[in-house]
Amino acid sequence: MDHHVATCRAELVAVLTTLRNGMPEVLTLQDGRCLPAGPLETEHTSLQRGLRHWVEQQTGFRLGHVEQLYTFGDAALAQQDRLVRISYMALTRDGQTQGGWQSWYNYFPWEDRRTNGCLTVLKTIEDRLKGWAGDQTERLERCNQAFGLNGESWNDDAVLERYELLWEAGLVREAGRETVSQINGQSMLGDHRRILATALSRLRAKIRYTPAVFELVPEEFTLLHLQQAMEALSGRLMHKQNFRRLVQNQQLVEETDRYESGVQGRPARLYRFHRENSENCYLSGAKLPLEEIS
Amino acid sequence: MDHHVATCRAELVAVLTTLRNGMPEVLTLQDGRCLPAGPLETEHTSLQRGLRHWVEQQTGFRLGHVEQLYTFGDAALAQQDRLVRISYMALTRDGQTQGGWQSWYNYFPWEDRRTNGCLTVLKTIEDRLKGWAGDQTERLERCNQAFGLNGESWNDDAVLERYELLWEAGLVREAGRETVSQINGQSMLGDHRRILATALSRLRAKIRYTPAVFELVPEEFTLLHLQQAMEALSGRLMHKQNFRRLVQNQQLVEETDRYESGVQGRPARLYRFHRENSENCYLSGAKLPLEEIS
DNA sequence: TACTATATGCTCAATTAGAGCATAATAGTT
DNA sequence: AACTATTATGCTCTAATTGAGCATATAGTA
Repeated sequence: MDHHVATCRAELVAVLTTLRNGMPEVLTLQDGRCLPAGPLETEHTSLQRGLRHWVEQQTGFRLGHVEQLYTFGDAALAQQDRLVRISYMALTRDGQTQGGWQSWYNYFPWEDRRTNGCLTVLKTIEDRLKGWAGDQTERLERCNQAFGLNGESWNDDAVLERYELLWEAGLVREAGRETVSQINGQSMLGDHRRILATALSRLRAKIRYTPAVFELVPEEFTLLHLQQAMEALSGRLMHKQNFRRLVQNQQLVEETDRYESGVQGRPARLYRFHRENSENCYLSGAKLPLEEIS
Repeated sequence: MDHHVATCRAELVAVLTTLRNGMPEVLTLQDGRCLPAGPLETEHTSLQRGLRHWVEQQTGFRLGHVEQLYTFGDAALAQQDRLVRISYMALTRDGQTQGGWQSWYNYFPWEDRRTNGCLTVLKTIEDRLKGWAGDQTERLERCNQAFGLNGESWNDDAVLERYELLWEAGLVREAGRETVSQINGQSMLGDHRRILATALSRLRAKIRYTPAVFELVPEEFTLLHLQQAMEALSGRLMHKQNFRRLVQNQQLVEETDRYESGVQGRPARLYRFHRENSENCYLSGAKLPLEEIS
């Protein structure tokens, strides 16, 4: 038999995240139904430049530093004209731009464990998943691992695993066949929601051992701001005193001589990121199991 | 101006790693000068299947589970016929197959901190880097971070950063312009050595929080075997008693009733991987700074 | 002034990590 | 058989780190 080198087109997809009002938000198009994306063109001198071009053209936004996420090779497409979809992640603190910013947790309502609402969603999911798994131990085991059931612990980073499990169990649907349920969350076109889940997984993992949060908070911030940023991204509440101890011991921040104003209570000191000491940054721990309240 | 969707070819590259005689080895072609790779063809129904096809064709090896590493879009190539290089990583315990297995540390002699030889290489590198950096604080800072100089700590995972820094400083060369120096290590064609560095970084990070090591050791192993596997991959020596405490406390392994035979000293008990308890696997710590001896 | 709300300092117990000593079990040697 | 070399395994001790919560400080507001 003879072999032919396949030609393909490359599509570039961007997941740009910002924080606003204590919610992580993603830049979208078409009323939240898809991510900024476009094909690699002959004019583009690199993948990243192609990505920047499309994001700027479609949303007016200029990307800063980007990180590659994953490359999907769509097997379902025609042999002759393949599509390779290369996805990237970026962060910005300037989400003020007009445009389709959507909360992450519209797409993944089960991921925001700061709220009690999430817990009721998770209860429903648990029931449905158990129905799906039946007595197949392999499925049960996967459900337990992904959703921290049956004594297993919840793993923040496993956003993609949870999404894919829900998909496999038929509990989430994408564009065209939405079931308007409390579980489903907002759907997207194609596999864009899966790409979004990949980004969320990566970012949650990343903020634990790199100072990436600081790209999302203002130049000057209070320790509570920083904590709330971490909580928004990880979807979990943290213990206030321990969080500040962690941050201060690692000397990740330096004091300014200014204080927050115009808020209730004792005014909080403003800090700034101390770039020099950020080699080993661990903001992981300091969790408070407030989730168990409800 | 008019825009044209670019067509491109996709090349698939594999980094297959095994452990043999206490050394991590990678499957190569052409006497170690490149990695198994080939273009995506119309016959391939997915990227992974294309990868498997080429590896099997070129080396006779059938890949198991693979993990995507990174997609390089070569900007230097002609506009009309672009190349997208998608790289993957895989592990196997069956490195016995004939073929071009090469030690990782032939390519990165500065990464194997188990040996004293490495330390002399690092000394040389340190000197040369300082020469390159001069009094540019930005360069100095990067050298310190990457190589754990000047009070900073050595980060196992930063293999790619170190390689790229050495490249930038002109201390490593690729095919065609080898300088046969003790520092350089073995060179490869194109950017294959960079892909290898990416794989090393990823694997070193991965073994710390997943049970990936168990894919590289035999079904039954002693705790020392397991420790030596970790040491080979991370390039660092560990404290024996603390390592076994860590492994046993996390119940990552289960005893068998068999013992190792045919070796000196008290025979060691054989263990096997305990898959059920492997959700939170942390084999990080338990380091012994034997490196400081020399 | 008293009250409320938030920031910040500090303590205490439990757990984990780093280092090293002591004993156990084997093969080979005298 | 006693001794030695060598590796495995058990155990201790101290220093850090983590989890949780109490106490005090400093603002605005009734």
